[in-house]
Amino acid sequence: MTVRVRFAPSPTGLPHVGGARTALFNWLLARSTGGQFILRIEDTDQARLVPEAVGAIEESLRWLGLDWDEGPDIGGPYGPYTQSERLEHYQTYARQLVADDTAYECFCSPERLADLRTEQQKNKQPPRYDRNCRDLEKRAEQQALGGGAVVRFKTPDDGTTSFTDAVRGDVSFENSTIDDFVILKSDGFPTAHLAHVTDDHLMEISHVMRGEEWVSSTPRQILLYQALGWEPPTFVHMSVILGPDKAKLSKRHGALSVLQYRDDGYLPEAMFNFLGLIGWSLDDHTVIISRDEFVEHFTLDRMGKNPAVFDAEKLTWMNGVYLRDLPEERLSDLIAERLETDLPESAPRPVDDKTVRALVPLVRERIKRLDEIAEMVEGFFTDELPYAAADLLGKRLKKTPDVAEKALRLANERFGAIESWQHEAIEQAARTLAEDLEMRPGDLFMVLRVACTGRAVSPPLFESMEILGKERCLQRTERALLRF
RNA sequence: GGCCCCAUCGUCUAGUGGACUAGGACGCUGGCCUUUCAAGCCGGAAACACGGGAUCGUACCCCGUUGGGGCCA
Repeated sequence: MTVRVRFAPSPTGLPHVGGARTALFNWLLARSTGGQFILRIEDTDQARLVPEAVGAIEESLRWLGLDWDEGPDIGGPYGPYTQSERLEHYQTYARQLVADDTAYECFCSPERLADLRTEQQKNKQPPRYDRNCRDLEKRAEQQALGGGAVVRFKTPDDGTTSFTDAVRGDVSFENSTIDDFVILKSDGFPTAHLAHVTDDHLMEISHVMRGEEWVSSTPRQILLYQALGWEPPTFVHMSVILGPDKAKLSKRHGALSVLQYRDDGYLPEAMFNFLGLIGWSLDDHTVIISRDEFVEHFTLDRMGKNPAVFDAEKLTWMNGVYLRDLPEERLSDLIAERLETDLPESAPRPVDDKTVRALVPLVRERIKRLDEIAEMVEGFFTDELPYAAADLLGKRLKKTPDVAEKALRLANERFGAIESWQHEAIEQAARTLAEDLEMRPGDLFMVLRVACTGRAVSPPLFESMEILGKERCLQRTERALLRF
């Protein structure tokens, strides 16, 4: 049997990392078995639709490199892949269930249902539908009051419904705890239960791999499969991702949309690696795994079942690993692109490509996220260096500004005499000067660093000065002298 | 509240009865390197939730408790 899996998000907002992980594992299962990965949009909850969401979902998946074999944009043999375009299917099967007497129409008004619920709460009973409309007379009574019909499933009174989850093993529920749930709403739209089940069956989905939050609706779906005479797929419920407060990840946990991570300067390969290790492991030590290795080694039996906290710090570390590992060419491109938008206005555009390329080897060990880069290298692209005069002295020269001033003046003179502006020569001159002045080299270097780069934290000083060029360095040291 | 799931360092995890004085990684921390910041290298602290069984023996099996999470409202 060939594996067919689907990622079936509701377009209700920006896709966040939890959904991305669900998509990722579905994709992995498909790719590791030579199966198909399908994208299906579950837009039956019309009230919560967000128009841009479908585009954002597709963009997120593409960014992560999760390509789909069938989907709303590319079609496929089992289309359409958007539930709102499949309403007749759901209606057909709902009608069939009613005809089979495994479902029935219900005319109870929202008011009656609300009263029922408060009554049950008052009596500390579990809130559930009282099956009023299973009774023909009572149903007619309600119908007479006017109001649209929903279709409810006729849940068996006793027995248990169970399934074998690929990661959790056997799970079972007493039917008596399941109420007569709605399968078709009065507007003709299906509920998630019906839509899920009919689509998964019609699309020949072999594995339903989704978040743990679906476990409790699984028995209802299985009941539906049975009533419809269909073979249920294999269910795979993976643990949910939690926020640092251990509650299920949601908007209030901050920047969690996948596209936000992209914009913050994370690499898709790092995100992929990180997400793929939440709830799955290769062995007892592997942490950095390429996409290909994931595909090669992925198996369902190595999925864990405990909920996992999303550790943003670890992701950031991992991003640094991938950033450092990038081919120089690609890193340069990424950095150039980034600087184009992030550098202050005083930096001329387009950003000078030669400078960018020269800088890359100096900064690649120093960044964990692409969005850190602009601040770090600002001084290479603009002459507006907003440092405070006190920064020039660093910690150690605070009480002896005259020493710093003298050193800077002499440095300026000696640098002016350097013929070939290479970092070795500059360093040589600087070290000799420090010796002559009986200064600690580090103290001198800090004065020079701030004067030339405008920051107390910078890439290696002499390489930086080489890239800046002799003219600019002399100008900057002169300007710094004016600040004493 | 009812139902379901889960339980190893702060976090992600390895571990499927003896190889465990419990391994790796992030983070934290001490040191080395060093012109700043990083990166790198070496070291350290840090966990089997608790209580009962079953077993010659259990982090690993069973039961209970506790805790956390999910779903339903």
